[in-house]
Amino acid sequence: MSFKDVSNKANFVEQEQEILKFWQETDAFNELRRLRAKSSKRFSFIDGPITANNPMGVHHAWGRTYKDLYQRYHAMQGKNLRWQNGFDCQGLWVEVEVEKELGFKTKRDIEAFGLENFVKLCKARVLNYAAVQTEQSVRLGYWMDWNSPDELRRLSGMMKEDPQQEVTIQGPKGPITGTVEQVVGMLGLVDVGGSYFTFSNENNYMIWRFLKTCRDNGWLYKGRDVMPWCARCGTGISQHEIVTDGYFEVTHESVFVKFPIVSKTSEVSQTSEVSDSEALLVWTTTPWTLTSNVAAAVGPELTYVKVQHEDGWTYYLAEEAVKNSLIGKYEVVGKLKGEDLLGWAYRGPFDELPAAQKAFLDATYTHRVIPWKEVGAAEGTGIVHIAPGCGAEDFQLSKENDLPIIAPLDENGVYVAGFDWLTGQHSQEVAEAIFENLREKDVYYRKQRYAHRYPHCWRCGTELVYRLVDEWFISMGKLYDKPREEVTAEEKARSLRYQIMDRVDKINWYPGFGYDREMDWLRNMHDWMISKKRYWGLALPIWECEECSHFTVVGDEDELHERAVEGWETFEGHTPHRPFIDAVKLACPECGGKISRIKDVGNPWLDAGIVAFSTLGYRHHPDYWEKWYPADWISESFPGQFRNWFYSLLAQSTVLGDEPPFLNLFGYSTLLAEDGREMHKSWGNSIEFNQAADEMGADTMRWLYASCKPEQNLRFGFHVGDETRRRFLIPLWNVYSFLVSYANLDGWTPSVQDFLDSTPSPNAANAQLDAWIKERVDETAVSVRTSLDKYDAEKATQTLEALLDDLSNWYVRRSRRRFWKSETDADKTAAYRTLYQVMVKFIRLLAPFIPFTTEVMYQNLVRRVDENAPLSVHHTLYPEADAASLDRRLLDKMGLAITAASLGRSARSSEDIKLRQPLAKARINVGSQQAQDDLQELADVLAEEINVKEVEVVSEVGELVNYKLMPNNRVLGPKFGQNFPQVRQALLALDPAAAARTLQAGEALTIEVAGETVRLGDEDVLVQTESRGGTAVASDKGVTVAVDTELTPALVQEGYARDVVRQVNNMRKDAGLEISDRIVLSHQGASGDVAAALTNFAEFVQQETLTVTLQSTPLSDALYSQTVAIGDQDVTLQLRKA
RNA sequence: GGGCCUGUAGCUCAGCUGGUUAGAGCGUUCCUCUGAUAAGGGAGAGGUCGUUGGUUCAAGUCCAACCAGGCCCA
Repeated sequence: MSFKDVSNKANFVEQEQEILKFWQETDAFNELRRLRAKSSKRFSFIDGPITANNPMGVHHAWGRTYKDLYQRYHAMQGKNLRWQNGFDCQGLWVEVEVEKELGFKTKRDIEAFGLENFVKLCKARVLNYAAVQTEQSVRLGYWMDWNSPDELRRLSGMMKEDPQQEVTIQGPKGPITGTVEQVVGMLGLVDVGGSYFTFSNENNYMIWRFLKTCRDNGWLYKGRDVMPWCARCGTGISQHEIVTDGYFEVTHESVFVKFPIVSKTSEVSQTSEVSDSEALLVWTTTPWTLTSNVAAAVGPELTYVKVQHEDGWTYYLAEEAVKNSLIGKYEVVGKLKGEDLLGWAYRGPFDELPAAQKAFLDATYTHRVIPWKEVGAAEGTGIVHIAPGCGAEDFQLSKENDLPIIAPLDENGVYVAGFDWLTGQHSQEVAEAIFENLREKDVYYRKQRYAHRYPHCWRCGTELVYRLVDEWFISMGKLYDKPREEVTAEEKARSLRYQIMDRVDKINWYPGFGYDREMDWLRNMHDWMISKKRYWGLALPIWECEECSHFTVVGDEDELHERAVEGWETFEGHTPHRPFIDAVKLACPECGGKISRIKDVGNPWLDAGIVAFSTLGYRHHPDYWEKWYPADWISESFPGQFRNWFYSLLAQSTVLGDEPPFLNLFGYSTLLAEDGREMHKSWGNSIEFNQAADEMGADTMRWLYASCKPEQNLRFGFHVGDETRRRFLIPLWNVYSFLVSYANLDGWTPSVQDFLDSTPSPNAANAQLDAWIKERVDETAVSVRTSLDKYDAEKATQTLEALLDDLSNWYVRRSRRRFWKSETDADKTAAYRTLYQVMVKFIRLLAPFIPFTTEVMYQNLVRRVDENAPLSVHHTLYPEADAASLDRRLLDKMGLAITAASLGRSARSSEDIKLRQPLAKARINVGSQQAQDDLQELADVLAEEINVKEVEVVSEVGELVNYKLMPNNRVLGPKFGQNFPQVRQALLALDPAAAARTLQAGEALTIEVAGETVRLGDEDVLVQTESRGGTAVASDKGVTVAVDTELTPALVQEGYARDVVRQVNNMRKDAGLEISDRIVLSHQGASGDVAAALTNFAEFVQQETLTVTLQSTPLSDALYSQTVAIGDQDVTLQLRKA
């Protein structure tokens, strides 16, 4: 059976849709799983969960391309894989979207709506977007054990309707029945299959186990701290979430405030007089925190000045800050050190507030100046307002200096009781009122607009405030002030931080700086805040006693059942989420009182970090877990993940086991729009995944992704897409379509023997060409495997592109005539067989990268002729080759010929001589004898490529070129040092041609340097060539090609003949003739050399144009005629079918 | 405030431990090939290598300061 005809214009997108259908109809993915299921070789990949909250973006497609590429690559090595995708399901991000859908503004709206309903909608939303993302991933060609999107949508719908209704889904081992809530809680289990969902019971209970272990080790505690707080979401934001994602440039109204001095009793100097209007000048960007001021900090080492201002006040501020702070006329009247100010007392800006009065009374404290070495004078006044209830560093200082704390805000960012007129107002809306109030009290100096980076809620974008709160933490352990290797085993046993570092050591990080980044994070990170005062998420299994404040951690569902003293009936049958879990009460192990679960939910990175245990069945399938843990490889975009997923995965695995959770980590950077900016819908530069897939095609996207540098930001867009397609997919398709169309024309079909047959062509040159391209494929196979084994897809794509270039621009081009000839002989058969074998191997090499296009080609080239072949190209094994047995000699030889041919064309082009014009001779010079012999062998090929009558390989090209002598700096520089310039001069003074001959004869040059005679050998001098008249010369990589540019009448005529051939062939094509049609050709108007060409080269013209009759009399029944320019003449050509 | 990275052609980026005349792709101009052809090949134009000093026979490369942009940690 012949191949299916293929168009030379591929519609890649349409083709991809057909292949998707084909894979589905043939169940190709599951067939692959079956084929590999029994394999003893494994590749364990753990997917980092994608947030199932919105459609996936093109940046996800980048990561998923890597994931699919490496999974396919390993499957093609006969390995068994788990193929499990993961969805991240719990947390604030989902809540925020559901709130938007419902039009909610605050947490109170959620409470009013009811937690049961709210949580239900969160689950439904996740299921719905899991379906969307599944469909999109399938479209990308990502092979995974996907759930049916329709099934997920059905569950989503039923969840919204009534989570307690019964449902049955099909598992791999039969139907599973239960309430919708129960069944959804089981998704992704080892026995259920499909993607894992972090809201599953298994995931949540596994985290319970983890937290209990932390508790047992003494690492879990409740802490009081000033945390960044989102007043809209009503929750603290952890350090992980804020460091990069959260900072944005904003402009605030900052204010300079007077703190009138009450006493100057300092620690170092005696009391001095205080006049009425002396004040510290203080600056802040957060006016609302002034209500909670308790101290002013100065830099003890800084220089401060006393300034007499025209407004009647005397101000103290840092010398350096005077210019930026003060306005109007003033005079510096004194100078003092920061330490001189320490202990001074001042009147606070809001001393009248009951909350301030109470705090100071309780602590018997008055406002005073304290030292802080972090104070600088570059911004502000060099005197820093300290409000321990409103800032993290302020809070820290309050501990060191034993300061009282005034905490002004409730969880919505509103002033609590005790703040008089401010109580009930929102902290973000009081700036102007506070300024007015300060003015009334005559402590206002001035305001100033100030742009700075300020933290925002990474989910809802609201500006954060700092707020004193109780949160739950996992202790990272002490950071010892000594090198890691000196930390004792005992110290390490107490410090999770160092234990994680030991795991990090065992991991290969790609790119290498990932190791340093992770270590840096581990050295710097604070204790891990794991609580969130929200609704949808992990129910932290902490029960706290209100009476004795003891807390206890529950390790799993059985323990919960055992210990429950109340509410179990309410909870039973539900997933461990709010609100039902909150019904369960325990007995306090200390005092016996009835205790409740804390209301907080967990940090979502707990959900993602546990998957190395939960999804691998740690609790119930220990054998399975042993088999697949640790993962051979994980991969995510690295910005953020060092402190998020990589960190949580490492931290949780370290608490639970001894081995690192993964052995190799591959990270990639950030995807940007083509204009180099981040993609934003509102900027109009964003591309949605579906649009990209539909317009660009998945294979184009994949090749683009795989070929870019992972550690650099990727600029993605339709222009790079077009370029990628043009650079690789279209030429690849052209080769394929060339093979198929000629094979069909000739009726050539490969028999199964042809797949491997290597009977060489009887034509020695062609046999060599065939052998070469096969060596090139093997060479490529070796190299691509090496690259992919190191997770270097970029290098692999470069190697594969180089092969395509050789195949398309050398092998096929050089072989074209072998396919054109009408008779089928042994040479033609060898050509078909070679191109066929090469293509089949090539597409197998490419299959993990561009699964669609290769499948199209495989189905036509292989399956169509051999029904016993594997169903899909993705079921075949990855080509193997032995690096040691490659024919290096042949590869080098042909490489040299390709270079020489290119130089020949370049030389002609530089003299504007077109390739159709034959020339008499080309001379080629190369260095080694081996290379000269190689070129000699390929002289015929080169003559054809460069279109010359003769190629001469010469050991010396002196008569064609001028020589230039250059010192070999790298050798001579170190040898002569300061005398080097003299060497350079002496060399330039020599006769270059004579010197070149001397060197080529193997003798040394003698020159005078600093009065001494010095001998320079071959190694010391570089001989370069320059073009001279009468020839065209090009040179590169040690090869020089000189082409004779002189024309004889015979050469000119032959050139004309070739012009005619080209014109006639164009006409044939325009006339719609078949390639094999014979014609009658007539020409008129030729004279002189053109006429002579048509006579002298008649046979050539007829042969090349399939002309049976060539005549100069006009045709009365011409099918097509045209007047064309040949040389300087107009010639009219006419043709008709013979 | 501390630390890190980047700055090379109109655009995107290479440039190894200092060493010949600083390269590639895209874009642009011109030429060319062509029964794989909405492809292919070649040539040209385009550079004070962020700035200023220094080290050296020799600096895009090493050192210092500065400028601009980005990142990480306080």
